[in-house]
Amino acid sequence: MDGNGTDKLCAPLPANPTISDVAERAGVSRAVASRALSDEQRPVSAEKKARVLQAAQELGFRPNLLARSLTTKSVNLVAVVVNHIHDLSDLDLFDPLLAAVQNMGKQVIFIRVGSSDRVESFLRTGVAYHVDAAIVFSDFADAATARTLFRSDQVLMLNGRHDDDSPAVIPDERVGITEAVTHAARQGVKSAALVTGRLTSVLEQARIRLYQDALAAQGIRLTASLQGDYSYASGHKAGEELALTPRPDAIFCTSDAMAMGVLDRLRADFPQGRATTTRLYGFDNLSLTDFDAYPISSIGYDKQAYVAAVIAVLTGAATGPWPLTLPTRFHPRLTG
DNA sequence: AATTCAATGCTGGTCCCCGA
DNA sequence: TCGGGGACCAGCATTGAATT
Repeated sequence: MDGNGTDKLCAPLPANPTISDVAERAGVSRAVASRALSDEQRPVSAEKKARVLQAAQELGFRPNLLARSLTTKSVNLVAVVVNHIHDLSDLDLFDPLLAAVQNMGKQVIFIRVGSSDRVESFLRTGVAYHVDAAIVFSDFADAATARTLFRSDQVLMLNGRHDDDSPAVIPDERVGITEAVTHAARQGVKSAALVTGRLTSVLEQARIRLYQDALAAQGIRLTASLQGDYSYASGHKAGEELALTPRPDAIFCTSDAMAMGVLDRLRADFPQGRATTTRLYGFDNLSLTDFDAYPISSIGYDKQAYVAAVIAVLTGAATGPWPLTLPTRFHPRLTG
């Protein structure tokens, strides 16, 4: 050994070089190699820093992020927990959300809870990830449970099940729903059917109450309440049932996907998508509703503003009070 | 002999402490 | 100021000792 580690140059290059390999090749300790490779200013002589950088380049050294996380306590991972990914409104939201998280220098792991009836057990045994933060869309758990499962205080609750310790972002649906129902009343709507999502969802329960209150305030009679699961298929099934009965003046759906199913089943009532005897209202303001095939009046919030709020929570720019709320607005189209 | 429990090793990178 | 030694982190597997 000549002190510069030059006798190591003839050794075969390791397939997965570690900082120990770099240090050995450069003839320095692991600590010096770590400092030399750090972006921060740390006391290392210029000569040794140069040797370390050269050794790292020759070996093709890339830091092991999992190993680094042991001491930095940061794994650069953000968990996104969803029930399913078939919801079209999720598709509209997830792409900009993932892009924004990646712009933070982090990656996303998706955890699909699905229809597991023992969600906590499922996550405990199947999800052993430590993450910097978790974004919880799924209504599987309350905030305390989510914090325990992900061993993180950075649990952003978007499912309505937040507590005083958890940041949360919730769309304020009152304005949008009130605008939509008022719009219907001005068109002469006297009766309405409501097609809902899963009643176990806290957010869905609140949404239904807002519809009921708004309809009552406008003197609109609620003639039917059909339960779906936000999907196109469940909307189509609801349309099937509505086709068997005298049509109400308006059909309000708590997701655009369900409204699309209703529209396709009741196309005869909507020539070229335009309302005739019955009006149709969705929820989510999907990008699809801007297309000619599904010109559905809808209620929604600004997706970019929503993503910006989520990112503000993750970066610490938003500090509460929780929940942060985003306004929803009514977007009239041909069906209503 | 079977079971339980504690101690130890291992991974890779960072950081604190101390000596030069 | 610089550099080295070693603790530390989480979690799992293995080993050995102690207990039933």
